[in-house]
Amino acid sequence: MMDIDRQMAVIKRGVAELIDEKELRKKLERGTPLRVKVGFDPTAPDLHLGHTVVMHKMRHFQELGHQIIFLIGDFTGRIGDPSGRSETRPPLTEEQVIANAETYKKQVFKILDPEKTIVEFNSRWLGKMDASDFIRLASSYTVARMMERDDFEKRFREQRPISIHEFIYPLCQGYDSVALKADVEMGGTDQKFNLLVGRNLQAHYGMESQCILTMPLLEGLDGVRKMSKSYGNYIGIDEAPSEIFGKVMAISDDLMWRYYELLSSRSLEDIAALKEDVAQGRVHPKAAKEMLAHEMVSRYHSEKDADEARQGFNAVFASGGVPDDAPSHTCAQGDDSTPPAFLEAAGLVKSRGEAKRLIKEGALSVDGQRCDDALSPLAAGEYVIKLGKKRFLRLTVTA
RNA sequence: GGAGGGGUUCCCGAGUGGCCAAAGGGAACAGACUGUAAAUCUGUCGUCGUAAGACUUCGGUGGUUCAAAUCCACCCCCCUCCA
Repeated sequence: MMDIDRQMAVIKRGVAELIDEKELRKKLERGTPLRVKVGFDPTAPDLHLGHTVVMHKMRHFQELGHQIIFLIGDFTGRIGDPSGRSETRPPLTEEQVIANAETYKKQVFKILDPEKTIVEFNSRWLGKMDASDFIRLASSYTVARMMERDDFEKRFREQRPISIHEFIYPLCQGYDSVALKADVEMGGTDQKFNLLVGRNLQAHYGMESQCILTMPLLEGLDGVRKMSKSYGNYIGIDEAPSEIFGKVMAISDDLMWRYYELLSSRSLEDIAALKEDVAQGRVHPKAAKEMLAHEMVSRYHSEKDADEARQGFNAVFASGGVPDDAPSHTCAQGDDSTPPAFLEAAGLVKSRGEAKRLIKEGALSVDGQRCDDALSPLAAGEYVIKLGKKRFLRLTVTA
């Protein structure tokens, strides 16, 4: 095992908060692998890169030789975590929980080493508890302490409902740490309260308290708001290679370093060196971003897909080529072969008016030639149509 | 159960009888600049139409009016306060 300072450096990479650093050192000094617990609420099987930040940190621990416990909150999932929510979340059915848990497992092993990961379900112990066990658990915490939590306090102040079962959620999550004898627990910054409950409960149950580690929420493509499906600024890990590649290439240079820090498997030294090279002009920023895009595609698809995505990207955008997956469309010469007509028919635009506007703006090119004429039909033949930067069409006009 | 506030084009939000296809912002899209960057600037952003213009849209259904997103009636949905 690496020396403590080296380990601490790896562990602290990109974290938002670590409680408590001295305690963690002490745990590391014992020289035995730490039990690192990360819980997943099996609600959203649709993962994007934002979700993978914590998974990366798990991997870091794994590489340092520690024991990762991938905990699927199948029991707590049926309660519904109120974290970060301004409203009570509807509980999941058992079938949904199981299905989502499977998806999670499949996705998470694209990052983690399955051999070094223990998968647990918290229904194993929570499901066995009876009413009196729960009362005992509930007695370990007070309402006042529960109300310290930001969203509870806010909702209470605004006189919005808080169900009793929502108080149970953090207790259960905390009890998981007791049951698993966790040394470290991680989560997003929005999980801080729940993680602290675990810390307190362990002490309450007479064991050494876990250290907690929160990871920042990854900024989305706009570089401002957190990555989220509802903001539409995300990169889904199930997206096509060319999509992932293209989206990574579209982020700003500043944001690229953030992504490197939080998502790349490269060492911090490598990244710092790369950043220096870019700053000194030795490496073009576009090249640095390509490496990142390549790494992301390789991880979620394959190296081969990544190579192809990079090739396709450069062929299309740097050399003015046409992507292989461009749609094709056939129409008859005449009214149907006027640009607004075939653009609409092929689905490149929503209406003819839109097509005309774009043509007026100079967005249309036919076989590489800009075309301002929205009225004349194209003669019979085959054409490569380009509309704006991203829309392509292989058009066949029949006589 | 009682009182009040609100539902507007993708989103937020202005608009209280004609000058409203509807301010402003955001998102998006296009052009310029580039590294398909980002930022910036310019433009577009209901449908049809080359255009003039026509048509459809402001929770729903009816009504008043020459004319309604705006007024009236009923209905649906959301929110706040009181009990």
